Amino acid sequence: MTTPKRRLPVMADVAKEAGVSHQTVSRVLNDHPNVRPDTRARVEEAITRLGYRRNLVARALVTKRSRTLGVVSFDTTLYGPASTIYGIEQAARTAGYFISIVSLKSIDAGSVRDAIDYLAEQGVDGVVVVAPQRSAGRALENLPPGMPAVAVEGTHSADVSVVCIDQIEGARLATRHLLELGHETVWHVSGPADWLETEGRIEGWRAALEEAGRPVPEPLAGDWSPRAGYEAGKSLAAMDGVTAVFAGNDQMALGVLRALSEAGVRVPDQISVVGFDDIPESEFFSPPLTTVRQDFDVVGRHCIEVLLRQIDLGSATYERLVVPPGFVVRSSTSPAR
Amino acid sequence: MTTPKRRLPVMADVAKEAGVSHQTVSRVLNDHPNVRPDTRARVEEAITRLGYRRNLVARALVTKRSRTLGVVSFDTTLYGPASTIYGIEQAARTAGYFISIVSLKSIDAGSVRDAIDYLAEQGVDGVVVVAPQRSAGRALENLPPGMPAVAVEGTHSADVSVVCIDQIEGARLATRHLLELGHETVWHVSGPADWLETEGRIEGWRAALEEAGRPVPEPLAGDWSPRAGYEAGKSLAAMDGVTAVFAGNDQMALGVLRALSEAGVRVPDQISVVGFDDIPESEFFSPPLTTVRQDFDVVGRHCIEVLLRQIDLGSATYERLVVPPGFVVRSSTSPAR
DNA sequence: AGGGGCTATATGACCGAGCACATCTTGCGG
DNA sequence: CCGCAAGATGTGCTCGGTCATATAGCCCCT
Repeated sequence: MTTPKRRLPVMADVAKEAGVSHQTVSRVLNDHPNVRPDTRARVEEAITRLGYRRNLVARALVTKRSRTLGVVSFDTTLYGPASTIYGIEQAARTAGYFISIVSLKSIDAGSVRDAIDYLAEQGVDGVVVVAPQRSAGRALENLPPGMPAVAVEGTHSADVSVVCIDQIEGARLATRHLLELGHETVWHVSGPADWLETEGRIEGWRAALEEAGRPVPEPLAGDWSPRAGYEAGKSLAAMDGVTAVFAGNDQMALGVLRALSEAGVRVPDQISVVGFDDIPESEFFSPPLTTVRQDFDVVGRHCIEVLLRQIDLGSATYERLVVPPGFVVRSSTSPAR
Repeated sequence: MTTPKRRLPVMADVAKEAGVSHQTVSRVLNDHPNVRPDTRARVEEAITRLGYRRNLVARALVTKRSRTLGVVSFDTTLYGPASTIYGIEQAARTAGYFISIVSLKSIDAGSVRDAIDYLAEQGVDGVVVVAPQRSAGRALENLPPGMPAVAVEGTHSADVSVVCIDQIEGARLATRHLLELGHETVWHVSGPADWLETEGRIEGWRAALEEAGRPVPEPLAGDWSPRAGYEAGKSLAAMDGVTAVFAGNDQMALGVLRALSEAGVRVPDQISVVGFDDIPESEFFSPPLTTVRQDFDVVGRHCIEVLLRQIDLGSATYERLVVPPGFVVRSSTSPAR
C-alpha cells in the first residue's frame, strides 16, 4: 500500500524517508565509520521499510568495478571443468563477486578471444579461462589491455597467471604404481592432441618408464570419451603382452574396462588399469578404479585468490600455482602375475 | 602512440574522432535506420581506429535492462544441472544475453531466496532456478516484484513458468519395459526425499505397477550417489525374489550393478537393472545400462525461450512446458527367466 | 572565551550510455 | 522557386549511485 508508483525505491527515497541526504545513505550502505549510531539505525530502518536494494549497475558505472568475474570454459558438461567452476563460483561469491560464464563448444583461439572480448564489454573485473588447449592458450597472449586474467592449466610461457594440477607428477604416480607392482611396461590411452593435460600425462608416463629403463609403447590416441577408451581397450585386448594400462582419464578407463570385460580379459588379474581424475563414479566401476585424484575444487579456489590479488594490487605480477595430485588405489590394479 | 591517457575510449571520443555527435555514434551502434551510409562508415572506422567498445554497464543503467540472466542451481557438479546450464548458456548467448550463476550447496528455501535477491541486486533481467527440491520451490512463491522467472522441474502450483521433463512418464517407461520382459514386479531405488524428481519417478513406477496389478514393494531410499546405489544393491542382493530393479538415476544404477556383481549376481541374467538420465558413461557400464534418457539440452533451451518471452511481453503469463523423456535399451535388462 | 581539530552531514559534479526533443538537411510536388 | 514532409544530426537531461569538497556541530585545550 505504500507503493504509489511501480518504480523501485532508490537512494533518494530512502534519504527522504530517513530525513537525511543520499550521501548519508550511501555511507551507511558502505559501512563508513563516520555515521552516528542513531542516524545509521534510522537509515537502516528506512531501508527495510521501503524494501530498498542498492542498484549495483549504477554503482559499477561510477566505481568502474562490476564485482563480476568472467569465466570462459570449454564444455562445462565435463566433470573437470564443472568441478573447477563450482570451486570458482563458491570462492568468488564468498569474496563478494559474481560469476558470468561463457561456455565454448569449439575451441580455437578465435572463439576464446571473442568470449573474453564479450566479457570485457560487459565490464568484468577479470577473467579465468578454463580452456586447457594449446590453441586456447594463445588467445591469452594479447588480452584486452589491463584485464586481469588467470588460466587453468595454461601454458607456461604466456603473460598470465596460471593455476594447474601437476599433470606430469600425476602420470608419473600412476605409471610408477604399475611398475612397482611388477609390470614390465605400461600402455597409455592418451587424451586428444592439443590439450595440455594430454601432453603432461604423456610426458609423466614416458618419464617414469624411461627412468625405470622400460620400453615405451606407442600411446593410443583417445578423446576423453568412454567410447574412445572402449575402442582403445579393444585394440589392447587384441595385443600380446599387455598387462598394464594407464588411461588418460576415468571415462576412458571405463571404456577400457568395458572392452576388456567383453573380450573376456579379467581386470586386474590379467590386465591392470589406472585412470585419472577420480570422478565420483570411479569407485564403483567394475572393478573399482585405481586412479589419480585431481582436486578441482582447490584449483577453483586458487584461481579466485590469484585473480583477486591481481585485481587488488593492480600490478602485473604473474604467478604460477601448482597443485599436487593425489593417488587412490582401489581394485583395478594388482601385481603382475 | 594514440593513447595519451590510460582511459578507455568512450562514445564522446569516437564522436570527436568521426566529427559527429555522440548520439550519432549511439545510432550507429544500435543499428538505427536514419543514418547516412557514409556517416555510418566514418563512425565505424573511428570505432575500430580507437578500439572502442561500448560500456554495457552504462547502457544497462539507462535502459534498465542488463541483458544478463541469473541462474541459481543446486550442485552444478551433477550431470543433470551441468547439462541444463550448458543448454541455458548456449541459448542465452545466442539471444545476446549473459549468464550469471549462483550455485548452492545447501538447499533450503532461504538460500534460494538469498541467491535470487543477490542476483536481483545485480540487476538481472530474469532468473532460471534449477533447484528441483520441494523446499526450493517455495522460494519462488514470492519473488522480487516484477522479476521474470522460470523453474526447472518446479512445482505445479507456484506462480512461475516451469520447464520440466516428464518424470512420471519416464519412470513408467522404465517400469513397463521391465514388466513387459516378464518380471513379476520391479524394485525401486529412489532419490532423496524432497526432490520433485524423486516423487515423480516413484509415482510413475507405482502407477505402472498398479496398472498391471502387480505388488508394489517398498522403495529403497537413496540420495543419487553411486554409494547409495551400492548400499541398496547389497540389500537387494540379500533379498529373495528380486528380478528387476529401477534405479532413480544412472549413478545409483552403477552402485547397484557393483553391489550385485560383488554378490555374484549376474546382470541381466538374474536381475535386470534400469537407470535414469543416460549419462555419457552409462553406455559403458558393465553391462551397458538400459536407461531413461533426459534431454537436458532442450530443457535449457526451452527455459531461455520461456524466460525471454516473459521478459519481452512483460506480462505475467505462466507457461508449463513438458519435455518427453526417451528410453534407451541396452544390455542390463533381459526377459525374466 | 576563542580557536584548532575532529566528527557528522550535505551539496554538486560525474560515470557513459540512451531518450526525447529540437534543429538542420534534403528531396519532391506544385 | 517555394513549401513541406521525411531524413539526418545535434542538444541536454536522465538513470542511480559514488567521489570530492564544503559546511555545520562538537569537544578540548590554553
